Amino acid sequence: MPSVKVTSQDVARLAGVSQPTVSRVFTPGVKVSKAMEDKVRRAADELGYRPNTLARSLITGQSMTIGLIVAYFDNPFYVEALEKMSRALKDKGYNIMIFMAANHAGDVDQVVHDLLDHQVDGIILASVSTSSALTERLHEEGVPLILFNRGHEDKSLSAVTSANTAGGRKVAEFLLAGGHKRIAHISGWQGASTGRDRCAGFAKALKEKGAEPHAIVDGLFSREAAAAATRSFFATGESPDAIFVGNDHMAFAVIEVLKGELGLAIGQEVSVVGYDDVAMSAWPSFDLTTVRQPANRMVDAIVSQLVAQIEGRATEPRQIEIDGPLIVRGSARKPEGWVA
Amino acid sequence: MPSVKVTSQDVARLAGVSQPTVSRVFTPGVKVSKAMEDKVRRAADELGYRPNTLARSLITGQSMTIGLIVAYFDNPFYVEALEKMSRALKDKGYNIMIFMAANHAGDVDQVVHDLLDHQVDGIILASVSTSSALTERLHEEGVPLILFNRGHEDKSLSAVTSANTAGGRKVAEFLLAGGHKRIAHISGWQGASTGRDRCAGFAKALKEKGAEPHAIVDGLFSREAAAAATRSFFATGESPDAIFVGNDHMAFAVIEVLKGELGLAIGQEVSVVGYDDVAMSAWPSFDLTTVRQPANRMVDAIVSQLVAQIEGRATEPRQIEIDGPLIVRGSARKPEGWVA
DNA sequence: AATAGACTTGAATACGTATTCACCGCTGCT
DNA sequence: AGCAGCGGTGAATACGTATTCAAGTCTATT
Repeated sequence: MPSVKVTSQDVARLAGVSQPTVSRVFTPGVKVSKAMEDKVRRAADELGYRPNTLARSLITGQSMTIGLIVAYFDNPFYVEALEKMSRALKDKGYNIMIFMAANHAGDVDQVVHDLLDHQVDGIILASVSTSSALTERLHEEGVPLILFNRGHEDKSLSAVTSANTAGGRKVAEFLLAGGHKRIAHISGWQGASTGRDRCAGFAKALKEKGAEPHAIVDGLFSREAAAAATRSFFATGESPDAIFVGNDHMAFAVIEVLKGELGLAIGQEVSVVGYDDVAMSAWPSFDLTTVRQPANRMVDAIVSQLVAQIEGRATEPRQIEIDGPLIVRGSARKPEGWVA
Repeated sequence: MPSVKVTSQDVARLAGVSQPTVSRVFTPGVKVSKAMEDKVRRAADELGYRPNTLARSLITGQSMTIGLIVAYFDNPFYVEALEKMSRALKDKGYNIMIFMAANHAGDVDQVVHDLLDHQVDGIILASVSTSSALTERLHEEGVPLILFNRGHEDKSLSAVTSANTAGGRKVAEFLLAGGHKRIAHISGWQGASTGRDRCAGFAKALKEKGAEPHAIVDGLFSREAAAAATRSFFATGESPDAIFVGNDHMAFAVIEVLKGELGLAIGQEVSVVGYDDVAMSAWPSFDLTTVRQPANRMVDAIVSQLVAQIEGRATEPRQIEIDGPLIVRGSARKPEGWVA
């Protein structure tokens, strides 16, 4: 283990300048004469010097690191978002430290403390929520936290979501226009605003048109729960002619039960609509009609809001809702004369 | 921005002890008298003190951070692995800093340098490879790097893979035993050892049995390329009666083309075998026969090898191969009298 | 020609912690 | 009682960098 640590001191010695001069050369936005810069860079290259980020962070108070907390990656929407966030933040000079946390407040709070110990400049919570005791602490420390794809009753918290209520409404209107009479809903987890809002928008729109849901069951964002709910719908009494599922991930399980176990023709005998428009929704096996959550725009929004808060430009918290269109594919019967 | 940074100095002052004593209380494995410990902990709790990891790392030279570089998450196998790695490393006290890198040496090398600047204690390269100039530099710095799911001709590099050659062989033998006569292969990217080894094991086993591949096309680990290859197989001449696909992710696309576009009955008119056994392979829509890559054991192996190298216990690089069974499902015709 | 001023550079210091070393009091032995 | 030895604490220092401040050089202005 040779362990040849090259410091700015070493470079300074070789270049015949002082350590601060070396530091200045590697600090963007600081004036150094051309002659000095050349000497220093030459020496640095020769030694293979690169600034120690830890030492830099210690003194600047900026770690250029963002903590990302996520509960699970079963839902590919979060995978897609992670990938985009990573690239977007890197463009702005930030790196991501990632943590998996179980989705209960205790675990999340523990993880947030871990992140604070690492002096992260900001925190993104994806698919999890947190306690208000913690958000207060964060506010004191001046570390911004933003929720991704989750809302929060505490409006002092910034959050980026899609327009879930409007999305649920779109689905209801589309299915009603398609002439469906018994529309069931396998909702997203009711412990999450995302699940609640989609459900609420859907139910409200039905009511306004004088209809009411055939049935509503909490699918808990789980394939197994969604599959079980689907079976229960067809076990007794009148069966639904359409099912709105709280996200695509569950919708795939629903489709498999309908097609494989019950032998129903999707889009003809029964309609299915999802939410998210993950890449798989476009696969021929599923061909899922769904509400698009524009991951690109959501990520852009959360990154720019987070960076603005870090840099002190945005001091006010914001709740940002990104609207997404209904993507019509073959899994649900289209209304008469429907035009894309 | 109140920014109430509490330091060990503050705690020391309140507790009426020296700063080193505070440090000792928070450093595992250092002796402190019970009386001191109590005083310090009480003061620390009152102030809400938590040690600054950056400052600690600067002096110990241990950042307790692992850099993870990955090219893409299209293949869910890597998502699964990421999740498990995160949890496994956390159990050992390490955190993950994640980077996305394009899969060419230049980009990867750039990212590795970024990681070194952050003083990571170790680096995991998943689904990407690197230049030998870089590995030498890493060796000098004493930072271990391990490849995940990729081999490397340079045997001074540690790597964890599944037994790809043996896996390819298993598939060939299974398909031959099933009476298939025209076995085609859509390989994994031939620029990666994973793709090459599976292909080589497959081809070698065929040859030993006096058979030869119906056709071999590089699927580049891409759905589109795999779909195109499938179409080409059935466009002219004699069509294959079985296709071994280099990973599950591509196999799903192959199945969709065979079923949806060509109207073939999977498992009867044509057999498909994949590689990885990602969760989706068990979904009824695909029901894919495939070689399991045991993510759990692969992750356990890479984590323990990496930590051993970091702690200086394992100085020798190791190439670890984890064997995985063929998981027989419905996508390929089973040999006569096959027993699970 | 003299001086105000703009620019650069180096010396000193700070960031928050872990660790070395000297020192202290105490126990236990002869 | 005296001394070796041990466990525990504080003073000083180190980690590698960014930043403040004073001092220095050089240009431009009167």
